[in-house]
Amino acid sequence: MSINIQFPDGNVKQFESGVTPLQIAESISAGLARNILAATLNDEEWDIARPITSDGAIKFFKWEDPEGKHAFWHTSAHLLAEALQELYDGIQFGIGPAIENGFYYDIDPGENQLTSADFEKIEKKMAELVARKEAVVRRDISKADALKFFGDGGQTLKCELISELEDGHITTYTQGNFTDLCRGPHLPSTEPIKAVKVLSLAGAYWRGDEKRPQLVRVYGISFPKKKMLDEYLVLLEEAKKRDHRKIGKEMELFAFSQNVGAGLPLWLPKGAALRNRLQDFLARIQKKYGYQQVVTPHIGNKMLYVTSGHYAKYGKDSFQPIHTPEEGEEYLLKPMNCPHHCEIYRTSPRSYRDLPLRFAEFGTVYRYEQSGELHGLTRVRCFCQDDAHLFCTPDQLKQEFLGVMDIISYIFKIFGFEYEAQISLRDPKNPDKYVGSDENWEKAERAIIEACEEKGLKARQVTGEAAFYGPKLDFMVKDALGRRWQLGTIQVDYNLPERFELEYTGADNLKHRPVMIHRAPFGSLERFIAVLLEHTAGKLPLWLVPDQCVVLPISEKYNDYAKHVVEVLNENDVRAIIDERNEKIGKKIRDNELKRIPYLLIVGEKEAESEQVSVRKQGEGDQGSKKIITFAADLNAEVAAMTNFQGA
RNA sequence: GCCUAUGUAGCUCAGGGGUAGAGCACUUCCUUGGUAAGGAAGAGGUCGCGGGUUCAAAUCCCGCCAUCGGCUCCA
Repeated sequence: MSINIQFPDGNVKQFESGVTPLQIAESISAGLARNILAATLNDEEWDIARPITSDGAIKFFKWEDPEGKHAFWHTSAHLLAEALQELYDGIQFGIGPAIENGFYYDIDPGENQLTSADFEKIEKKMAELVARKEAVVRRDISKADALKFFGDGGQTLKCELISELEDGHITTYTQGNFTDLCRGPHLPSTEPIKAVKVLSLAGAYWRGDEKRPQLVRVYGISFPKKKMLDEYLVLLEEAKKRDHRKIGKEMELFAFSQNVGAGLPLWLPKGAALRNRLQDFLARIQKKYGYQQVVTPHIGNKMLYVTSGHYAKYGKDSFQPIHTPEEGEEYLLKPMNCPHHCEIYRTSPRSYRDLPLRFAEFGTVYRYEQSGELHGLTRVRCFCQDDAHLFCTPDQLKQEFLGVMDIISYIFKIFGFEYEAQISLRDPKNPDKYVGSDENWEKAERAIIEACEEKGLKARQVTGEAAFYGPKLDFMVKDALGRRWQLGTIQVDYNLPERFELEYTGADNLKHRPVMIHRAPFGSLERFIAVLLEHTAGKLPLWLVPDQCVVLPISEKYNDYAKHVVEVLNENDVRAIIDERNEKIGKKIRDNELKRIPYLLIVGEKEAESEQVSVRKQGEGDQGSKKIITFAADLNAEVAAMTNFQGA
């Protein structure tokens, strides 16, 4: 019997029933067969060694494709488990998937103590198993047989997984003495796994549930070539050098102090100035979009948050209320600005003619994040939101939402960030987590989805990620190590206006409820600066960088002239410093290049005679000499060109 | 909050039951130089904090704090 296989280009070829993707690849070219790692049949994941017995459309995936890497790393995870099984007695296996960079396996080590000192041993064992060239064999198995097999092996975690699976759809994969419950797909053997590195150990709750026991998660990565592993490890090292915590210290931007408290950043002079420049930049854009700046206190009466619903949701896990000495009132450090802004809305009666109203505030908020979650500037307990709340009529909602999207995309473009948009929806299975009527939720979710469609913005929809009061459109950016952080966010909210009983008078002279949009393009200045530092490796754009240039006198004889240069530059709005150490010019150049200062201005006898500076651009070398004021004018023109907002 | 690891000079790190080490940075002196490291001298530390064991603790033990990598959480 023969079957018809359709290729991605539309061509159809006939093969014997039972042919495998690998054999089909061989029929095309030896090169393809050598490189193929995974396949899909009618978009269903399909091992390349799994026979095909019906017509279908086939796709091949190589290492270059995410699907290919995925199969490679998934098989590597099984290899890791096989090695652990050989090395240690009484291990229970949880799950072991491929991830974005590599794979992990969750295990209950039983009596065994795993430490990083064991990594080498595990890697060796994995290499040894690869050398056995074991085939990875897929088997269909009945639920009863699976329960018996894994039960006899003492694998109670696996039995728990099996008990939730549907009989008739259960498969196992076996290589050597190791058999795993698994859906696949896998490589036909572990042989292509030529280079393996066990990277780290971590605790991880079984099934992601903090009430269940904690397993040991072993992370690793593998490659088809040793050289690729070496390159990856170099890349990892490079990425660590871009860590904002390291750069922030080097550039004297921010610091932490145990005496102040965990997660409470101290902004040093250069960092504070950087923040202010970012704020000014955004405030200028927002002004053009009709925003008005407001300022509100850092604390608010507890009742404000009872009204908003935040207290019921987060009260126990927050910084606890501040008690007044006499009246017995309770105040909370504000964890968000929305209730304050709602009260600003309520300060006067509003007409539909007043809307939309856009209140913006660089608002400092305080959240008691779990101690284990704190991370540099990306997760802190005190941060500054570039917040705004837009109050509008239901008709204006889409227009306002699109306007916010314009601001965010403009900002991300200016900084050259690549972002992933994510529509965060509620989880309909978990209604207790949310407040507000179904009708309002649906309206809000629809508004976001439509806005994305209108803008042609590709956004991933994720259920269960919404805020408790409304859905969000989040903009995620990766840090140096590939961790995703939410920066910009836009949230449609029908609930708070109801809770605060916000109203406006319509053209019909009746009272109506406004719709509210929460939005923060940076998300928080802290997190944004962290990601910015990692993206630029600390080489900030000229308009933001703390010191735009440094004047380097050739010798101490020209220190006075160098001071004069700094004065002229400062008078012309250029941020200039001086390096008047008694060092040779080569040394000064080296040190200041390493400090990531964009321009080095070298001055000696020649320059002093002619009111000039010799310009050296960071990373690019000598640019020739020019008059001080010419340099200042050129630099300012460069800055203006970078930040000249023309509207999105 | 949970699981692992770590905490020694401003920074990067070595050491380790018997009076604390290096490189860089810093200060002073010599040198006064033209586009990525000139030389010499000096200063700088309650070895995260608190208990315990010991003749003796930075070192061993316990607790706490902070930090790394994850998990959970993230208004």
